[in-house]
Amino acid sequence: MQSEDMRRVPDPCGDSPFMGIYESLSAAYGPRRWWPVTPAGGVEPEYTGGPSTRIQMLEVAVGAVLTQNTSWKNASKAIANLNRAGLLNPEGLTGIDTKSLAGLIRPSGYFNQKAERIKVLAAYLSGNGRPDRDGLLELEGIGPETADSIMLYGYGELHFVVDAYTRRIFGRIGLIGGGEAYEAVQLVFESNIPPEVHVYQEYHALIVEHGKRSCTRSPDCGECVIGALCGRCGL
DNA sequence: GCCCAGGCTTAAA
DNA sequence: TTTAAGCATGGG
Repeated sequence: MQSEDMRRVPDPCGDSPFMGIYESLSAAYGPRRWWPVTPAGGVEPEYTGGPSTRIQMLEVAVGAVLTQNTSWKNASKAIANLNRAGLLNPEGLTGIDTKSLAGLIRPSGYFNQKAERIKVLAAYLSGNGRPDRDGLLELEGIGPETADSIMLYGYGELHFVVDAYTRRIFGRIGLIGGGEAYEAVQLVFESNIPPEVHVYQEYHALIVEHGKRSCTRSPDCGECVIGALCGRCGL
């Protein structure tokens, strides 16, 4: 099913600048290999290019909650703690009490909230059948970005992920207003880039990299690799 | 010490 | 329906 999505399709958006930006970011930063997961028998998540087991898919989902408004570095520490405790699996996460779980994920911040939400999420994902976006959105603490991250990176489904970096970067360029509803921004991207899981995954990861490296709160436009395309800095 | 980090929910205006 | 506060650790 996923290999169906990998075939080249004509750019549905003609001369829209979205794929040009993608190519520039890709050339500058290279493959991102997001989302990191823990190899079998390992402790730390590694950039191996995404999950390949059911346990690793669960790990992506848990990581998506842990990294909410939190650096990946801190989320990663929490994941390592769960691995060391042997709890990063359906039985482990649904079985542990909330207090103990909170203690283990402490480095990720908001640990009381996140512990509660991870248990509910693990229970949902442990059920029969494939998770879906709407099902995830009904869970406490799973909003649109988290749901889309889980579906795209965990389960290889075609949902473009919109985050604060996406709004900041493309708002500055002038391709979006910045204050639109989540789904409105998402629709802009999904109607301007080819419907391929790999492209969605890579594009979002490149946006994050760019947001961290140069399009920060106070941007370093001198180092910007897409400055020529940017309404703020390039012209 | 201050600011920020790959959100989300709830209460108040 | 929009805005603000609360959640919390760790790194620059």
